[in-house]
Amino acid sequence: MAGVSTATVSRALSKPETVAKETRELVLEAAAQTGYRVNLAARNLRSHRTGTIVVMVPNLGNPFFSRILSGIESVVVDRGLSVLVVDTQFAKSKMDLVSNYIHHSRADGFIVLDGSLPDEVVENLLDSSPQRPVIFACEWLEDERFSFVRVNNRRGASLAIDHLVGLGHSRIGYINGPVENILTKARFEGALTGFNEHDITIDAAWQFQGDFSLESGAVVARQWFALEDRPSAIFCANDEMAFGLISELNQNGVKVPEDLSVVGFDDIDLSAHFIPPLTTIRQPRTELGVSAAEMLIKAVDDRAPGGELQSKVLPVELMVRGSTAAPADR
Amino acid sequence: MAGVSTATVSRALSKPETVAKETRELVLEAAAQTGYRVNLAARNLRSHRTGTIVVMVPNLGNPFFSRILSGIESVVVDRGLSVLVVDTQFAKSKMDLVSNYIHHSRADGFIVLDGSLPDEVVENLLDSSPQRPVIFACEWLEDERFSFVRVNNRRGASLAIDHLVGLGHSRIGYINGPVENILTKARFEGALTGFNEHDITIDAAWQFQGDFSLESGAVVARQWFALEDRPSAIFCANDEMAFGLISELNQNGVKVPEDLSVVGFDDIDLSAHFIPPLTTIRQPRTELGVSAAEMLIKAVDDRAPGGELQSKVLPVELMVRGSTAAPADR
DNA sequence: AAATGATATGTAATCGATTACAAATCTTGT
DNA sequence: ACAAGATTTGTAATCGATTACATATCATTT
Repeated sequence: MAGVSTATVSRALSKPETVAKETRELVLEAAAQTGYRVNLAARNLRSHRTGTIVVMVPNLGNPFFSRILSGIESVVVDRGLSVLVVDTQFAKSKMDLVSNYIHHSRADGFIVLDGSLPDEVVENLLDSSPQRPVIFACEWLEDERFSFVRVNNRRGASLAIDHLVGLGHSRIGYINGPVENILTKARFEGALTGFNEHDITIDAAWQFQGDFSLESGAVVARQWFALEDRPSAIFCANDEMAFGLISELNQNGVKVPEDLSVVGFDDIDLSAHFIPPLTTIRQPRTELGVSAAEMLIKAVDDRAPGGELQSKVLPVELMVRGSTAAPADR
Repeated sequence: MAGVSTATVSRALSKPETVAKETRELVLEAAAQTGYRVNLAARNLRSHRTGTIVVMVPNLGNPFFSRILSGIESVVVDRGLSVLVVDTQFAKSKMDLVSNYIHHSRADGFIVLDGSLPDEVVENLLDSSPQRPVIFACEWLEDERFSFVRVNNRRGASLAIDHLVGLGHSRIGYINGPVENILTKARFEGALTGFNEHDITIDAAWQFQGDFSLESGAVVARQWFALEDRPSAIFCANDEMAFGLISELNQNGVKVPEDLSVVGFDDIDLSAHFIPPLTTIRQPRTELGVSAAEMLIKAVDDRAPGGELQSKVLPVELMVRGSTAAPADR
């Protein structure tokens, strides 16, 4: 219709600068007239690219990830790429993840928000051919072979402890996240550092085991209640557990921060609007997503055979709100 | 390697039943040996299917949608399909992007969670060729040309009013969602029905305008505060606004439910753990996602040329918790 | 005006599977 | 033992773009 060859049409559409202005306009005009759309399957087949990145999320139901996803999406959309979201929890088996997403030429790269992938899957991420860049975001692996972006979890936790000690607390408890989770470990280490710096020892009875869920926070509330000797403050490895804790305590007449100070971690949207507003460590979630996406796109563009590893650690910030106060006199 | 033709290999892999058992085993064996993986781009190109469904979400950052997504994903993964998530918020400025998803042979079908798509996009959904099935979930269009799954929003709202009236309230306020939003309209109508049934008229000063966000709930709290004549109960068109409202009131010494009863809508995870636990209308979010996915898969399989429209309205449930009580004597 | 290089376009191979159709083989009934 | 039908396999066309390479056109320099 434009009176040119298919090759010229292809170039006019995907590499406009290689075609004379006049011809280009003819082609674009004809394309608009006919409502032509490229067939992506054909393009992908021939060009060995997919225009898609895969994001592996441990649990889509958790609002914590939604902001990160939206950060990723905001960057990726600008580049004309699209995002395939996989909830690793639903992948029938881990094998499913491997074959379906990693090997099946589905993605130009991966962003992984799940630091607990089985070794088998991790190996496949590295072995897939052709190798696709992988960025771990938020959670990460101890493995040195991956790029990552995360916040300074240790520092966040020690900031929290500093804050509590600054208020006069010396009897401080801690709610852990799920065992084996890398965030759990880093935050606990940070808390320990904080304790050490202030010459505080933490009573084993004051280390509670949670799993990042609201419910587990509520369970800890009951455990705290049952203690004879209670800490005057508790640092929670994430905000949701703090909510569960505070809410359950409240049901039983225990007031935060009068009777117990509570610090969280993450600063999710609701934290500022909880009752009381939650003192917490702010993790810039949107930026985590944005950075991860930018790193990935850079890696995809460079496509150096080996590929340089990138890493980025974003700062955390202590948000002092209403859930912490000086300890009551005893 | 298996000593058969490519056609047989293809059949052994994608339609195993059409191949003799022995041959099939030979092929599978060889495939396993060589680590063969189908190239999806090639398959899609030839078979005119993509194995992908696109979900259009108004705002990925909103935790309300995460459960729905996870419901969708759980179904879709079982069918060996994958989910492409598009945040329409980012694409809206560039509607062509959204149209790209629609036309670019990217998906076998669509689930749309956004009832406020511009007409242009809606037309594209219908006109795309080949036509792909579309299911609206949660939000919907007044347009009769689409399948949908949603809850009984009207009934939910009137249940909420019934509950408040049952407690003895007759001075009831209402916080609307964003104007033009279909949920806003349906819930408001339901509330009006409730009012009518109990011969209550709602004061215009008690109709507040929100936008489903925490912040807008907080704004309403200040407006409520400024009123001379205040309602004794407020029904919020969603839970987040209720949180914002209660939290801001609390900062100013107003207690819920003693000074004001509050009912929300949605029953998101946090509602049961808020302070006080929020009385709300439960919307089965995971099921909404599951139903939407099932309806879509059915439509994709049938692929009747016209395609019968499907619709489903799920029930809501009143969850009575701590944010409502009988009005204080005045 | 011819030579050189830069720019623009066309021809045809190619990506890797699926599938219509034909051909070969096997079953079954008579 | 043979025809008819069912089952299995193979041949080769095909999906719709991209791109290596060849060729044509144009601008610039000497």
